[in-house]
Amino acid sequence: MTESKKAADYRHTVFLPETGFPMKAGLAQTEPRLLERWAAEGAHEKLRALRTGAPRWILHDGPPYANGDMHLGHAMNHILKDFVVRTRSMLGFDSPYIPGWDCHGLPIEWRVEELNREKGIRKGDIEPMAFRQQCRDYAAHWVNVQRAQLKRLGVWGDWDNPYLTMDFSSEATIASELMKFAESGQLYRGAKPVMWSPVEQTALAEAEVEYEEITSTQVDVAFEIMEAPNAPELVGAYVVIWTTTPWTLPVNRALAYGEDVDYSLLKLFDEQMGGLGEYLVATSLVDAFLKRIGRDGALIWQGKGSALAGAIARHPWHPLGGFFAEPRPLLPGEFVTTDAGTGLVHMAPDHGEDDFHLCKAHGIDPKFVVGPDGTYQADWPVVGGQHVYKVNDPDGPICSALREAGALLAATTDYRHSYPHSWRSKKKLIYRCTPQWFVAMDRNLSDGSTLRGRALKAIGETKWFPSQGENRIRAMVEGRPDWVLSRQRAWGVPITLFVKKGTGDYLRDRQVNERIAEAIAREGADAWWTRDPQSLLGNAYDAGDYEQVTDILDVWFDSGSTHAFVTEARLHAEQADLYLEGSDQHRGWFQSSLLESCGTRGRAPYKAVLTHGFALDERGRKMSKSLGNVIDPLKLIDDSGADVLRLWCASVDFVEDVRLGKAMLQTAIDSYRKLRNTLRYLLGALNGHAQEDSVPAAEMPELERYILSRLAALDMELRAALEVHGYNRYISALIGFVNSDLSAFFFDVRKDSLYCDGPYSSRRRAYRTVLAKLFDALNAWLAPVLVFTTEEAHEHRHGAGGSVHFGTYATIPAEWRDEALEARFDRLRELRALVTQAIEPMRREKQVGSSNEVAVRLHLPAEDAALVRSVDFAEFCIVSAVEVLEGADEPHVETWASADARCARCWRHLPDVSPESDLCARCDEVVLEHDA
RNA sequence: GGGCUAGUAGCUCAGUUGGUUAGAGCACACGCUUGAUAAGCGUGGGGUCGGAGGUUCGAGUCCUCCCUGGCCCA
Repeated sequence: MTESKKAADYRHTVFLPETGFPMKAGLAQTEPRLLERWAAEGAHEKLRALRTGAPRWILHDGPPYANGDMHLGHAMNHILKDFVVRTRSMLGFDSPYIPGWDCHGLPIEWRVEELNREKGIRKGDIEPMAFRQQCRDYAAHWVNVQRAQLKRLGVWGDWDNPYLTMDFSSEATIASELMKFAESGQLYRGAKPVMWSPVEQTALAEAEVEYEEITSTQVDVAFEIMEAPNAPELVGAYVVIWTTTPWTLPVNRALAYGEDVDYSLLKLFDEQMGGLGEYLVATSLVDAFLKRIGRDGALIWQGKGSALAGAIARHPWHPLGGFFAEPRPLLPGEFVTTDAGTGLVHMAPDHGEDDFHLCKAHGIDPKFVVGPDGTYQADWPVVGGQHVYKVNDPDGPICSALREAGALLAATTDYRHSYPHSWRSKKKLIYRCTPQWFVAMDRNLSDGSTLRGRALKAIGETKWFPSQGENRIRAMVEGRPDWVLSRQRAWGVPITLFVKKGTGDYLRDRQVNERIAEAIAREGADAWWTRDPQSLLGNAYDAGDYEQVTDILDVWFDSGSTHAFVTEARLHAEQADLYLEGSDQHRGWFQSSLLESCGTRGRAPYKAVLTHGFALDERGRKMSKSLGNVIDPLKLIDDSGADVLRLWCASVDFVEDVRLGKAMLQTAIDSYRKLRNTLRYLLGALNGHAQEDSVPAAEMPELERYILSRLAALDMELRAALEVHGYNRYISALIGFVNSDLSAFFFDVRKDSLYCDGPYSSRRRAYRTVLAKLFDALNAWLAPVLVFTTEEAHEHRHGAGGSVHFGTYATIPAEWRDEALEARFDRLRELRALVTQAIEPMRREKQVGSSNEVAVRLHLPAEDAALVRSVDFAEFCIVSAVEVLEGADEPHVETWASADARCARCWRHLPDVSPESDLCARCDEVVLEHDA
């Protein structure tokens, strides 16, 4: 009792850590406060000014789509970008960040149309320019929402001046970039089958299509084989095709077979018509076929589809001459199946995707016979001027004409299948080829290269993180078709081309193009529609001779051009140092940017590309509403703080897909607490420490020099991690250092010195000198991750006004690294571990509590003995006394409870404790000074 | 179905060119401290390295197949 009373008496002479930096973070309040402070002080602008003139390092932001709230993927992407920008800034670079948004495109259009419908406004009721304004307003709304949400993450950037693809200046640049492609002759007008609604007279996107059950006419039609180089016995026989869209037969151009499909040639008879001839169908479909036509047949030949290679057939209507007299080649199609039909397919490149691609590969182009309203062109034989939906009956014009030609084997109106319909009008859709603008991948450019060649070369010149990304994008670029630029939509940048009537050539005139760009820069892309075309064409051309293209540019062209209006126009840099997006962007933005830049500049817009994986739930499944496993980053931030979310981002290997769940979040929270408490300890321990109390490194005890050496080693490791964007390596090295080297070793060992040594003793001053270095180094290292917490700590250490984010990483002199010293201390720590292990049984048996009550005898080999004697090993092990006996083969530890008295102030059991004061000699002296 | 990719302790990650009983931090259990205290320290348990074959004197590391995820296509 008396002892504890005395202990209380000395408590006020002990130098305990003291700080106002709270243990409990309260990030929900602290973070918004700091955001306000930064805004009020213009902190980001100040940083930009401070770095002016430093070497540039540019991350170019890929624009998220301005639609909907921020989700976890957005948050992760922007936090990672912030790591990149902030670490570069801490390395001393001038690293600006200009956030941007993708504002044009279909999803916004749909949503605005939907909102209009809710208000009873139909599509035809609204002027196109008014509709575009609605889209613009809608995008602007979401830009503002997302901006506020992203800023809350602590991301610093030019939020007041983000780039938007719908800015007039952006729209002008996008159009200019397109016209560069035009000027260099890389554009061409081709065709492509699209889902088309004859009712609405418009193309529909995939998501606007819904499927419904309908009943169609199914027909079996015979095409006579005229040539068959690999199976001459088939000449004169008939290929049988089956289709549920008879209306496409008047535009038939070819027939397709499966190379590996087995076919049978059947001899059919008819009582009225006599020997009907020989018919070829897939072997596995013979029975179904015979049942449809209601006849029997005798097998007279069997073979693989490959026997049909090079064969030529003719259209049943060949006597009409012209188009119908042209040969109908048999082509091998991978898409041919034997699920239904005859295993032989009629090809109308105008009206099917497979048809289009197979025919295109064999030089057969579409004919454009069916107009936007779904009617055949007026002069087309048999069906001219009629609507495609009204010619399909078994007694309609097509079947009648086929029957007359002896080619119709069966026709019934009983085929039920699901068929695409417009989600709006609910009417049936057709595939229809429409003219589209393309960028040619393989056209010879003036320098002898092709766009594909340039892109592949640029891929090789780019650094990809991870390296597999290179294979991924290379494979895609190697295999991709020409780039379809046109969209038959309203909200976007127009394809600003004038096409010469008659020839179809587009105008290539730099002066006209400049006028167009100027008009758009002033009035927005609307100018393309609102301006008098003649004013754009100038005096050299007559507007009457030209047709103005009204297609909208693919939004990927917009985002593919951002390097032109951000990296180049705003940052005056030729290339960005880095693009950083999800790995899905190998097909998206990385590629569109690459193609755009290679087409106009002959190189990539980036030096390096870094990709991250997707955020999945705790079990590794994708987040979806239906699974109910979606994590809302905004809610997470409100509960735990943005710094915790940021720490999670820094802890995971984001190159792969990352998981987030309760356990992972708790891990991040725990790590956060440890880091925060470490900063808090440093702040408390440094209370009252002044610069002039510092001790030069050379005069410090070895323990301090050891820690400085570890610090230097860590510095090298962290910088190496940053080189390869290894942020998880970075943070785990930091956490490991804090836990193992500092908290469990250095801080613990020096606790006695900090609390009990005289305030100006050299040992304590040396310790605090190192603590000051540690604080500045750690706080700076952590700053890119824990942006709020480190700022808060910085306030407590250096006062308000500045910012940890203005600074750079602490300069760690290379000479602090002392590998020989580290080796000695690493061994000492191993021996220390033997001591702590040896104490444990005494604790279990309640012989001692604190290790300070223990005395230790070490039996050691000579080398270890010398090592232990070179330091105050008792202090190292936080025990009362250490005795060393030399000569053992293996280290061995004896322990017993110390017989020495306990110092009432420092609680160590020491031989020099005075019975009068209950103090050891050191404490006696300190207390005297303290009281004086 | 194709291309790319991942699966190491409860969680996050290390594991160099195949080579001793697979490591770290956290979490967990037990204990100490009560002068960093909703903090700090110590000790300890915990892994058939997704599964099955194979190559090898030897495989988490190489090969084949399979399972379970992810991204992009068809």
